[in-house]
Amino acid sequence: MTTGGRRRTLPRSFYGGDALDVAPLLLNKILVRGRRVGRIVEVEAYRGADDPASHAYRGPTRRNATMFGPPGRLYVYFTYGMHWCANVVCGPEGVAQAVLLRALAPVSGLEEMRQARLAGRDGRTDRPLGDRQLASGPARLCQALGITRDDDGADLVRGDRRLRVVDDGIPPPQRPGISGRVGLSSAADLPWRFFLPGDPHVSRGPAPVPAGVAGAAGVFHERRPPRRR
DNA sequence: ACCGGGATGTTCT
DNA sequence: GAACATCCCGGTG
Repeated sequence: MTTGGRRRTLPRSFYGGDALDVAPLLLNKILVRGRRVGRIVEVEAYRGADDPASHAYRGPTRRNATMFGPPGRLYVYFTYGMHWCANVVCGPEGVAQAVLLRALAPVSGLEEMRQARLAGRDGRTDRPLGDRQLASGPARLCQALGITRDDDGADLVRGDRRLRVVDDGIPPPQRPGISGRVGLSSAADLPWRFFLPGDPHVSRGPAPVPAGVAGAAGVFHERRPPRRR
């Protein structure tokens, strides 16, 4: 059982490097939105001009403008006609890289999250929402925290819109889980998804990359046990 | 457990 | 006009 220590906002320098390096370091950091708080348990790296799956691959547009700005801001986009997803912008200004926030383990403000999630479902169902379904997925995460277009460009270092990423002293895993990114039609094989191995709040995803195919040596691969409910 | 389909609208070709 | 960094539901086994 791990207990967090004093919370300290991550400095802008944390985000200045390559998204592929920053992504695994974001694991076990804390995303704060007012009173709603969660531990980051799953992320994906997107590397702009070098990455066919990145929104920034073909250069700046109105939608991806935030990705080309300074690091440490939130890039929020709308997809599938109804969902928002949030990224943390990385790399120096002008270099469009980002880390998609794919899942949180809720820490506090769970009731607010539950309310936001149910409201977002347009009254479709009355089934109770378990803790594991609050923020396990990029769109669920945004729904739980109320992140929308209004939050695009929010500065996570200054705490714009009560959004912040903080460190509570729990380090990233020495051996993060790694796999291909979820839901892509190109570059889906690149092992740029990172997660806390075995954490029940990690979203469902593709089968882990077989050992030996993975790029980095010593990276931990794990077949997760079946999910309850 | 696994699979298939529908919802819904912005963005870019 | 097609694609989309998704989610939820209902079918089947």
